[in-house]
Amino acid sequence: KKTHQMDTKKALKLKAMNHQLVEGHEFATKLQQLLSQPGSGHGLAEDLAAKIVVTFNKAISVLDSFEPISSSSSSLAAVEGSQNASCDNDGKFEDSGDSRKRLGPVKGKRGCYKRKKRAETWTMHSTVLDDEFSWRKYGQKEILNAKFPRSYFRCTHKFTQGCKATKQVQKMELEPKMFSITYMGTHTCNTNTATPTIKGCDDHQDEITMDSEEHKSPSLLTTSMKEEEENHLHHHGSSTENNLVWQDLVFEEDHHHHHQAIYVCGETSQELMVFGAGGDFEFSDSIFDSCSNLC
DNA sequence: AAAATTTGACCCAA
DNA sequence: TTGGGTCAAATTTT
Repeated sequence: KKTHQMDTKKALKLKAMNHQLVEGHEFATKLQQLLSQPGSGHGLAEDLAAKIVVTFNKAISVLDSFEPISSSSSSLAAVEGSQNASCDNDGKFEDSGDSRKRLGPVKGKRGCYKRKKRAETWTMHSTVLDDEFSWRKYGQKEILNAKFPRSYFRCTHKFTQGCKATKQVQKMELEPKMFSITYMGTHTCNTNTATPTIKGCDDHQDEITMDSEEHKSPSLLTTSMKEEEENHLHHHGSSTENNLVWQDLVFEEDHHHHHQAIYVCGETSQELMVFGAGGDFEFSDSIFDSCSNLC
């Protein structure tokens, strides 16, 4: 009984938190839209807005990964699973989404490759290509009826840490300054490996202030993208605490809000594609720890 | 030398 | 068969 009550309580808190995040996301998205209006030349602000949106997306998805089967409430649905024949072979390891192996004697069991587990998927539009994770490009494809190719990235730590997160990036036809970025799966890797920024709570000594624009591009770019990415300074330093600070800022102003996010949450199976994933994604508590530290 | 990218081949689902 | 996601050898970058 008691446990159940606790769970309920927890669930409520999670839900409240989720609500705040969703709201924050909407604000950030709105801001992003405003800033991307043709007239304004707020490159920096745009970048920041995009980062904020990304941050909210991630926070929401993390939270959703915790959400028990109860009402999902947030934008990320979930489950529906059922299928997934699971032809023995236990899985767990080794089934990280890519299992193609050519030369082999081939399919001993035909049906076994269909690992249609679903990973959380969300796509957003942004002028910014980098986020706090490190990615490795592993492919690029021309897409039918699309002007620009799509590039494929996987987490750098896929093999060292078994992180299953991937993302796809494609320049948008209209508004070529923007990219459509689809994230698939949440990171299970040690983020601090990728993001060396940590520190105490003194926060913002952001290198954001300096707007010299002679940065070399990161590495998330497509060949065709490279040509015209130049005006984007990207700085980094986004760390957990920074994100939290931003969240606070956003939460404080609490008035008018519209709903219409630029990003789209959904499941892979539908319009996008299927993506294999072994077990469920589980997240470290570090995020929550840092959260409780700061809040 | 190691790590990242490029790019055509390969493979699967529709 | 075709479109699109992934592999992996070659190549480039760090």
